[in-house]
Amino acid sequence: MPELPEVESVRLSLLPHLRDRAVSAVEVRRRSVVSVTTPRGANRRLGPRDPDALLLRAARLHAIERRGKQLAILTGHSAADRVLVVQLGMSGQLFCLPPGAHLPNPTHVHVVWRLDSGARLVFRDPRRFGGVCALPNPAALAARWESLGPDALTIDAADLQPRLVRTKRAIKSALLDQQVLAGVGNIYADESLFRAGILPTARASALKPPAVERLAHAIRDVLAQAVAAGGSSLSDGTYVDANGNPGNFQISHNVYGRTGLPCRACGGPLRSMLISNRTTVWCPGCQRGR
DNA sequence: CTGGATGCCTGGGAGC
DNA sequence: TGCTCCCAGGCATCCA
Repeated sequence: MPELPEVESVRLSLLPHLRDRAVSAVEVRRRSVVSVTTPRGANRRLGPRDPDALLLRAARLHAIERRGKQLAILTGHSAADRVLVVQLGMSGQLFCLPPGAHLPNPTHVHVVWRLDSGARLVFRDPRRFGGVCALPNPAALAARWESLGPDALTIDAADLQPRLVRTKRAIKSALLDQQVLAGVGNIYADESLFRAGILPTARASALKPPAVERLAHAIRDVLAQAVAAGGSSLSDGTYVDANGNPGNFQISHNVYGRTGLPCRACGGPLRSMLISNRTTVWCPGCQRGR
C-alpha cells in the first residue's frame, strides 16, 4: 500500500525514464479513473471527446514532484504547461516498460503513455482507489496541494505542534489525516508512534512538547529509512517501483502486521485495536499516553 | 465546524 | 478441491 516512502521510491525510479521525454501517444483504457480539473478549479470525469493533450500527448516531460502520497508530472513552469497528478491509492502502480517489452500483467491497466524513447509509462490499479487527474497548469497544482499538510518526510515539531493542538482526535487518526500531515498512512503511523513511545489513542491536542518532538523525529526517521529501503512491499504484491522492483522495508516493521507477536524492544505481546476503522497495532509496554 | 461512519474495489487468505 | 466470507485501506462523501 503506497504511502510516502513507496510513492517517493516510484518517483525516484521513474525520473530517469521520463525526464525530457515527449509523449507520442496516450491510451486511456478506463476513463473512470481519470479526472480533469478545469482552469476554474472544478473537477469532472474525463469525457469521450476530451483531447489526448489533456493527458500530456505531445508534451515534453520536465520533472516529477511529490507532496505526501501524490505525484505530479510537470511539463514546464509556464502558466500554460499542463500537469498530471497521479494518486496510487491502495494498489496503484506506475511503471515503465522498455521499448518492445510486452505488458506483463495487462489486467487493470487503465492508462498507457507512449514516449518518444519507445518506452511506455503504465498506470495499473486493481482496486481503483487511485487515479489520474489532468490539471491545466502549475497554479492548479499549487491550489490542489495547498489543502495538504506539510510533507511528512521533512516534518519538524514546530510545524507539527500547532496542527495537533487543533484536534481532539486520537493521535493515530490525526496522523492519517492528509490535511494535518501529508504522506503518512496506516503502516507508518503505527511505526512512528511505536518509535516515539506514544499510545495511538492519546489525544493529539494533549501531547506535550517533548512527545511532539519525539514524534516528529520518529516520523522523519522511519520514512527516511523506508525510502532508503525502497518502501514496504506486502504479501499482496501490489507495490513495486517504476522498474517493477519491490521494496524491503517490511522486514523492519516493528508493529504493523505483528499483532500478538513479541515486541522487538520489550518482548511483550503486541496488541491491536480499531481506530477510525483502521487496524492499529501497538505495544502496551513501550507506548504510553503523552 | 468537527469527527465518525460508510462505500468504493479486487485479490488473497482463512475456514469449511 | 472449491466455495464463501472477510479483510486490507486512501479518500470522497455523508451524517450526527
